[in-house]
Amino acid sequence: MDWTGIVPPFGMDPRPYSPETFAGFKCHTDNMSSDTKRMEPRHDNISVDSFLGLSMENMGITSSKMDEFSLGLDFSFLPDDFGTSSALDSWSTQDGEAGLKPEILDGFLDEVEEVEHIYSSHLPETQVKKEVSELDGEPYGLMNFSSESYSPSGSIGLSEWSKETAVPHAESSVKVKDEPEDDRKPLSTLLGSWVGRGRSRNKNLLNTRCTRLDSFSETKSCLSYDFRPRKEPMDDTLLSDDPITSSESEDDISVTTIKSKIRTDRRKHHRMWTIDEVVKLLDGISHFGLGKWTDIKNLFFHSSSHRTPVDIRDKWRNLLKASCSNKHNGDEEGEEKRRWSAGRTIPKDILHRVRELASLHSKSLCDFHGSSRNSRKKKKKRS
DNA sequence: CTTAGGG
DNA sequence: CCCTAAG
Repeated sequence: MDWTGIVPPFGMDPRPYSPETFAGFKCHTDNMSSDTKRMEPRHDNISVDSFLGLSMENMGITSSKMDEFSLGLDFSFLPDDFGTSSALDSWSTQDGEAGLKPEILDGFLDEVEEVEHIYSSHLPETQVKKEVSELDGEPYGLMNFSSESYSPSGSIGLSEWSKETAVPHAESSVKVKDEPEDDRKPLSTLLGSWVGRGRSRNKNLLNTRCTRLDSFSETKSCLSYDFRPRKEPMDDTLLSDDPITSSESEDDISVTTIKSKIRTDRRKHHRMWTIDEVVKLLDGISHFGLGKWTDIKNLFFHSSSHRTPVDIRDKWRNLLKASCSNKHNGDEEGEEKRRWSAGRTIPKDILHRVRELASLHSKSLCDFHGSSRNSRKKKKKRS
């Protein structure tokens, strides 16, 4: 397949990219607040290839083959080779913050809101951070930044967590976690997750394009990503040189490979629900009523590009379960329970609110736990 | 597309 | 979180 001079490969935008365009990417989020129906992050519509085109065009590389394409990107982000590329160098100087460079890819790989967190973590001014926090009503600032709370034992408290995630971003070159070589998370994984979000159905193409980025993931701080061991074992064919992805054209990609790839990469990063998010959820329920999760999402989770209505609904379901189970056992549990409550446990007042809302909407799911006396259902219809 | 349920 | 069936 020869792309030379005919069509921009893979829908790559032929227009020249400017740093302003790149930086302006963040601004879309703010304008999006009026757009209630399209809450998906704007960059969901930006193809990875468009982004890749940035570095390639600046480097004057005409990609005729997929291999060169990938190599170009790989090369462009290696710190060692960085100086040799003058074009890219000038681009970064315009940006004014060399440390920002690796993080930019992060931003494209993750949600818009997280990009804002990244920016705020790098900019000296706390203004941006404040804006971001206010935008989402997020009291924890960087807390939501990390998509994964690394807690193998599942017992990391909120404060510890934010500390752990905030530090490494000061030094982007520091390798915080020395993972085994075989356990490193390839960038394709992230791209897969990223592309898998939203309504984009073209993830097949995107996925197969980006597997060559794996080596890049070694050089960057990987803490921002999914360093928690995945529940599903990674497919080995995805990690190393997959002939399908590297050399062969996309015409012959077997469906099974794609399917397994998607299946492996699809799962969203687990994001811990912050207390504030739970509060917003409860506010939304009390505002709209149960079942109006799209409304709740649009009104209370504007800036949270994740947290789909389904996610919110699921969270409510879990909250309900928690509130019920919490009601039954007394406060005898002692230290273990206290330690639990020190972490990400839902505060009691919130649980009370959950139960209030639950009873208000007659969602007494605790009934099957034994309390059958409250059998009558008063279905409350919001108007 | 939005919800509800189950996994 | 993900997937799917229903509306």
